[in-house]
Amino acid sequence: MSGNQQPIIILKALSDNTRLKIIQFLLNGEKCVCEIFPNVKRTQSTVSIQLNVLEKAKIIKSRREGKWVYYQIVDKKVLEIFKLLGLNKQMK
Amino acid sequence: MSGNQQPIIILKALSDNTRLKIIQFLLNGEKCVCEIFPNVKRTQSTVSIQLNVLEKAKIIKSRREGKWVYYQIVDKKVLEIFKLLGLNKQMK
DNA sequence: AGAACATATTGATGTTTATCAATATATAAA
DNA sequence: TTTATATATTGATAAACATCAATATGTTCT
Repeated sequence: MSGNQQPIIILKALSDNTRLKIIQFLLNGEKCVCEIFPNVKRTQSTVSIQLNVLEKAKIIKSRREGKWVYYQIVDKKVLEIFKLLGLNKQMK
Repeated sequence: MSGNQQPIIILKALSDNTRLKIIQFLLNGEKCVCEIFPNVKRTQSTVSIQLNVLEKAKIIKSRREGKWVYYQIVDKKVLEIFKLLGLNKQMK
């Protein structure tokens, strides 16, 4: 039938500043939502939604640990894209 | 002041199917608008607008020759991104 | 069970965007 | 100069999207 739709899903996921900031923060390693949303300066609900967009694109994955949910980058290709575009400067 | 805005402009330009198809067609080399718009199955005005988006992102550049305007890819990083995502299969 | 905290979901809102038809501009040919 | 062709721009429209506040769900601790 139709071709592979994953590339466009990944590229759409990378086309928003909030999501790029989330990924940049996750370059430091696994983080929970409560660490991410103050860092990217958005509300908790907004960040939760955008984390879901990134997860659907299989760029990140989540892991629950007690009350917390930790997210980490799993797509190596996205790391390469970040290097290519000079987005791989880690943000505290 | 603010950081480099070029990466997000490039990524936004890559987040639309019509523009991806245009780039894929341009993998074959320089093409004029009259060749591009039937290939991507959009109206001439739509393609003209999306070519402008790609040009503003400095992914492609244009060259007029008589009645025709030819576009070609100039951003090597975008070619790398296409390879990474498996989008570099050329479309006739 | 109830309180406290972390995360997800819902509903509303304003903005951006992709598209087309119609029109304008530009170039070349007759 | 008129006609034909190629491309760009404009105006309208519908759909997608980012955001927030409020609420729901899930987990831990007492």
